[in-house]
Amino acid sequence: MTSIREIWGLYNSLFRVTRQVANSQLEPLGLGSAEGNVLLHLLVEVPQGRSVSQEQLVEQLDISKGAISRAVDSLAQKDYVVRKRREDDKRAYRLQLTPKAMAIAPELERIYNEVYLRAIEGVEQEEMEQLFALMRRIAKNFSQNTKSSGGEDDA
Amino acid sequence: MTSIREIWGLYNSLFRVTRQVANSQLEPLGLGSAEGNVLLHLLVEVPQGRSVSQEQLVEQLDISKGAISRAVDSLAQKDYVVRKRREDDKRAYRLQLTPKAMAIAPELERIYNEVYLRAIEGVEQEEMEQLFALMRRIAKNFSQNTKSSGGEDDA
DNA sequence: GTTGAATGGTTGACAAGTCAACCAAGTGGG
DNA sequence: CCCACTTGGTTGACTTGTCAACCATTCAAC
Repeated sequence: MTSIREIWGLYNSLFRVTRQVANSQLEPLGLGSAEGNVLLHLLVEVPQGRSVSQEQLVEQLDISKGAISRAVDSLAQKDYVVRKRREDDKRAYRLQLTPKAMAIAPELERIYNEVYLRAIEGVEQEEMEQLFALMRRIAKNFSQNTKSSGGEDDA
Repeated sequence: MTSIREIWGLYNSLFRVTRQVANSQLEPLGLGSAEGNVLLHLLVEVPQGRSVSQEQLVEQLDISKGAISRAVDSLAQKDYVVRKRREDDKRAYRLQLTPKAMAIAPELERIYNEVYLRAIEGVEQEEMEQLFALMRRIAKNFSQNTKSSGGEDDA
């Protein structure tokens, strides 16, 4: 049972609906989900006073250079981050959060948390862990270089 | 501890990577994933000689009118489906598969199956069922009309 | 029978991504 | 020192989706 198409379809529509919900929640802040994701990441992952480059965001968020560039761009336009050129490497930026960003931090976290809680209503913590593990496995299956070249192993 | 961001990030990147894999597999057929999804659905779900309207596709695939319109459009352009105006309701179409579509049917199914098998390598059937059930629950949580207005039920 | 709402589709403007081509700044031989 | 390669970031063209405004046809109600 549960054919490919059913799962695939469900996965896709869940993806879209979640994004839509996130989008509508973020709307009052004037942010879209792309910006929201980046901003939240910066808020949560980058310790006080530190800074990251876009390159690092690419890695950490697993999103293409281009997408990061544009997201940061609009975040900068909206005065949530500033791009300072790095002194020791003038190609790279040091992305820093503005006070405006700091100010909405709690609200942003609240929003994401709310969406999350709504999603997992009635779901056991343990089930979520399993789901998470499963998704990681699947992601790994895909990252395993296309051809099964031989005896790969894993952690 | 599997924060929201981790799960959300993983979910998103899994979504993208899967789409990319599908896209690259479909490329030789000259199809994108959007077209592929629609075409596969038509092939599998619509019995010989029957036809569907775009409206029905909207429901069955849970994708907006607009997206369906465009997908069908390019499918028609590529000669995989024909749109015949319905006699009894000239607004609606009867979408029918062309011989060209029939011809690639096995290949298309093979492709989707391959992607699927690659995804679930090393995953128990049972785990997939659980995942599926879980996703359905989450989808339901979201579809529950924003505010918990009272005692909604469903079929 | 005309008029007005519902229904099926199309289209334009936008969001969020991809990839590939590009520029500018660093880096490392020769 | 210079030239070629790498690396960080930007940009344009494209994909896949959304929503909202629109057109045409059908239906239903008066």
